[in-house]
This record gives sequence, C-alpha cells and structure tokens, in this order.
Amino acid sequence: MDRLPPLNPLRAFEAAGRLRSIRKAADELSVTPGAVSRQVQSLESHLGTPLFRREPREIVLTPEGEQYLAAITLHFDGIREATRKLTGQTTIEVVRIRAYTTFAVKWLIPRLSSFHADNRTTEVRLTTSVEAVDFDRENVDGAIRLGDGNWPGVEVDRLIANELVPLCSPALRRHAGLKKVGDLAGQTLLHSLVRLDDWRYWLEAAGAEGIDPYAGPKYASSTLAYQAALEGQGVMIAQKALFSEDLRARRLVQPFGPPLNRGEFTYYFIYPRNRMRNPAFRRFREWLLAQTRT
DNA sequence: GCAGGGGAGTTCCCCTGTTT
DNA sequence: AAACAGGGGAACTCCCCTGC
Repeated sequence: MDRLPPLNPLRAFEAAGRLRSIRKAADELSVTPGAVSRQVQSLESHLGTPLFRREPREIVLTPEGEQYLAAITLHFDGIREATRKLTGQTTIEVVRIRAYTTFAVKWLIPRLSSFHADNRTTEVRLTTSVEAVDFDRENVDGAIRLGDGNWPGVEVDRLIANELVPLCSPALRRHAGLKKVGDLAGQTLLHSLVRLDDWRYWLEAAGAEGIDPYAGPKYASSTLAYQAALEGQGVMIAQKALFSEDLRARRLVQPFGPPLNRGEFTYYFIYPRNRMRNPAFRRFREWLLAQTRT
C-alpha cells in the first residue's frame, strides 16, 4: 500500500491510542465519542486490521495497534514541531520520566525547579508507577527504578543508595520512649504494600526478636505511610535519602539505628540508548546525575 | 444477592458542507 | 443535483459500583 490512510481517522486513532480512551480523545478533538468511534472503525476497516480490542467500558490496543501507534506518534510529533516552528512559537522539548511515587514526591519534584530554571524550553513530564517500564510500548524516555543495576538492553546509571531506617514523629518517640530496637515491641509499624518486606529485612538485620514484621496498617504507597508517620500514628521503615529534608526540619526523627544497606535495592536511572540522541534528554540525565552528587 | 445509577463505547438516523 | 464525508444527538448495550 503506497497511499496514506485517511488522515482524520488516523488523527482520531492517535488521540484515542495515546489517551487510551474514546471519550478523552473526543474531548481533545472537540467532537463526540461517537465520531471518534466511527473514525477509528473506518481506519481499522481501511487497514483491514483491528487496532483496538473492545473491552467492557474500555479500549485496549492490539499488538498491531501498539506498533502502529508508536510509529505514527513520532510523525504527529514531527508535525506539531514543524507547526510550532512555522508559527514562531517557542519550541518546547519534552522529556518523559517514570518514577516511584515516593521518589517523585520526596526527592525528584523538590529538585525539579532547578532543572526548569536552567532549561526553560524543556518540559519534564513525570509519571509514577511501581510497574516495570516497557520502553518499546510506552511513551517514556527514562525511568528511575530500584534494583541491582542489571537491566538487559538499556543503559543504566546508578543514582543513590537505598538505606533503610525507622522513622517516626518526634512526639511519638518522646511519648513511647523509643531509644533502642527492643522498644518497637508494642508499637504500630507502618507499611507500604509495595515494599512489604522492608520491616522484616530491617528487623532481621537489627537482631530484633519477638516483633511481627508484617503487623500494622498497610498503605498503597510509602507516601501514605509517610503521612501516617507525620501524624504520629506509628513508626515507618523508610529510605533515608528520600526523607533527609524531613529529618533536617525535624518533622521526622530516626529513633535508633542501625541503617540497613541492601545493594540490590539501589536507585538507578535506566533508558534506551537511542534516547541519548535527544539533547533535552541528555541535559536531564546530566542534571539528574549531578543532583545525586550534591 | 439484587436493583438502580452511571460511565464508556457503539449504532443508527439525520443534518451540513464539500466535491463532482 | 447527487454523492459523499464527517459529525451531532439519542438510544442502546454492557457492566461496574453502590446502597439496601
């Protein structure tokens, strides 16, 4: 086939695929969902290939749809860029970064203003997830991940060590008289559901006995456990590097040690090699690595 | 467990603007 | 004038969520 497919349906598909929603695509294109649905169907009919699976109340890209979307998105980006140049608008370069929620909230976002101050034409689009990133299928340039540094097929930069320590509010430490590991008995341990084993790792390393490492409230994210700790509702097990500002401001205190270092849980920045062709991405990476040294 | 509400996508009918 | 493309509105289906 050497002719272009119908471009309006292609545009509708690009929006629906990118937003994973007919309704959101309709909002973006200022048409009704019915119009987008028909446009996508007409493109599928033209191509002779289903691009979406219709699930109850949602659409899911087929593998062919994923590949097609990834390919045409590059060209839509090119059209947007060319239009910006033609109309004299300042070019905004976008760097798409994936991180864990707590890393984003406690470490990355507080520092991002310094990046934007020096890179006014670069926009960092930050998304959060605990799931592994698939650079071939997802529109992500780089991801901050915990691991042992062994990710086949991508470039890897070591960021910061992951040192686990117990943290609580100053008031709780005072009232509960927390001075040594054994004082944790009878205290509420706060957990993140995605890092449920952290208390066990730490209690074993600290030589604590008779304390159930899995007892206590469990939160969907360390960010929520952090809020509970601020409120004095218990003791959290935390990655110290993410909470240095809270420790400095004494919103949280570390009642006792020892810190636990686990080599396989170090923060790394991972990205496909081809992203280094993007100057904005290179600048972000350089800035990120510099931040870890300060 | 069940009924009702509501969200998301699809289908159908009709209208409007453009092309031939 | 007829054919066609594109889109709106309403009705429909499906099914998740919520309250009882």
